[in-house]
Amino acid sequence: MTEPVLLVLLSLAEQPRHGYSILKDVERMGHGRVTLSTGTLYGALQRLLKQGWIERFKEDEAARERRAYRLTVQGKRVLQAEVERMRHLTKLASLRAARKEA
Amino acid sequence: MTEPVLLVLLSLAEQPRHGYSILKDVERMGHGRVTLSTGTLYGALQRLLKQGWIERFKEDEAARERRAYRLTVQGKRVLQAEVERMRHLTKLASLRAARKEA
DNA sequence: ACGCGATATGTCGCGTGGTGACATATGGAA
DNA sequence: TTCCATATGTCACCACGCGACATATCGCGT
Repeated sequence: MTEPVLLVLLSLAEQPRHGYSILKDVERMGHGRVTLSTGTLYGALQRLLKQGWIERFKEDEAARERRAYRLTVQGKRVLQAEVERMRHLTKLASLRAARKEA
Repeated sequence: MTEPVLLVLLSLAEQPRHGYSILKDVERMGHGRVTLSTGTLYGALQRLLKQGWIERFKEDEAARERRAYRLTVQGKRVLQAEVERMRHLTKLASLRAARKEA
């Protein structure tokens, strides 16, 4: 699981979104310091769909075609597991890296 | 910063090691569930040397050539910063992913 | 009426870097 | 003396992030 993919899942964990909305949400999450390029985003979305971690979400037939996505049950499970993994790794890293230098 | 690279730095943060030792240490860190392939390891070591995050460490002229490495000051700084980044991201991810499913 | 920036979705080529297979050599133990 | 752990490395393949480019609409200000 790469970081861009994690950020996409995290964005969809809050609520269903369409592509551009994910882009903006990730920017907010990273306080403007993080940006997903569209190449990264739409590539990731395609892979996530194929893996069954996200699915198309029928938004109320709005104006121009907005393809909204949401997490599947499997996607939620995967995300939970990944976050758990991160917690372990971060804890380990904190211990290991804390070797008396500023 | 990719995960394999992080694991290498974490391994060297504890003490200077040579390649094979890093491999074994990472396996211990991941409780046997994580393995670094030699391709990943030696590729990463070359890059880390070029970046100046690690350096060769003169071990007491042991038997067969063992190339020991240790973190440079810069490497330690980078690792600290990365761990800090992980802490933020993990915190964010924990909040976002905690949406009422098991 | 016009233009421009935000909204919105997508493609493509480049380069980085992880992966597994393969290669090779030595030390020590059964 | 055979075999496994120790030890270091290379190579081809592939996945994926990234930036540039392409395109279309909406709404607002002038």
